[in-house]
Amino acid sequence: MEEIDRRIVTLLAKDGRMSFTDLARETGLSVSAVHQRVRRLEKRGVVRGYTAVIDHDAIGLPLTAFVSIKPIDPAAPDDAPDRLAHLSAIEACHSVAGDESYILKVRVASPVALEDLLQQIRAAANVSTRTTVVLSTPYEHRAPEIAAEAADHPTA
Amino acid sequence: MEEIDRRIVTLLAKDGRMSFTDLARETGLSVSAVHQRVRRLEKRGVVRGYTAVIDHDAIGLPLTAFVSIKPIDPAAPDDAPDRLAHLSAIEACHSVAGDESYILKVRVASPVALEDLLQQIRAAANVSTRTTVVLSTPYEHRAPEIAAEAADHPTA
DNA sequence: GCTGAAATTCTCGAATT
DNA sequence: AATTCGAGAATTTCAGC
Repeated sequence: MEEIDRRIVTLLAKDGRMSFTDLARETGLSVSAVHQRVRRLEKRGVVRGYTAVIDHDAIGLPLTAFVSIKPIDPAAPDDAPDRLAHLSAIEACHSVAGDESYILKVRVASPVALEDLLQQIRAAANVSTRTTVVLSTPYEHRAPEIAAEAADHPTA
Repeated sequence: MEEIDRRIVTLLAKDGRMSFTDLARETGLSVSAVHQRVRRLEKRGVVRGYTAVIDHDAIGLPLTAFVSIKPIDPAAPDDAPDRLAHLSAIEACHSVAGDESYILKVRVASPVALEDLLQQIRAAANVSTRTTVVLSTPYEHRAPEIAAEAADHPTA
């Protein structure tokens, strides 16, 4: 990936609804050229999609927590992500190195809802849980700074 | 917030570039009515903005980690988020309950870059760090399911 | 891979109910 | 708060380089 693609990705990370006209102005390219590049970035999977950043307090999910899980039976096949996918309170699931096997990021309405969710997680995936409650979030979703060598070592 | 606003937020969370025309079709409202509602949701801060979902492997930041930090001097004023804000590798910073004070989500190019980042974090915020490396991410950025009572208890 | 232009579709405010 | 309508802007495709 070179300079202009990096610029485009950075701009779209900051404003996912930026128009092609504005992207063209910012990059010095024609609207058509930018359009073509964005479509190619989407097709290549560099840009996976677009999303609105939502205020979870405003939609009734003010409580965020990180839930680390560990299998009860370490010999059992590990399909925890599949078993948990139906729980919409789980925003993200990361497989991690260390004492536990996954870290889940969850959003719920209340402490009671969290308690209920934890029981569902334990039951669905046969795991023990360790929960860290988020008190506040100084920042989140910051746009990445893309290095110059990025596109030269294509991973996808 | 009522039914239609919830629907709009959910749709925009799934596709942040969905046109007003499509939103109108999905909600059964006129284009102008949807337009008006989206602008109001943005103004109220329910929709904070829009962003492209980026493949971090493709942009040269394939290594994700969670870094928990703890102050070396618990009596010192806690301004760690401010002291760390300049480090662009830090995507998110959450203040948490528990043994440690913050959990940072970071994206770097390599193990060496992570090592370097950890040193910068320790030096900038006078903290100790505990790092959990992400091996893979089964899912992330899933759209929230918005409860019916959400808008009736406005937090913002 | 870029440009410029044409055709289509979308945005967004004004007037109205 | 919704609707219709219209002007202006953006999107998208395509021929040509």
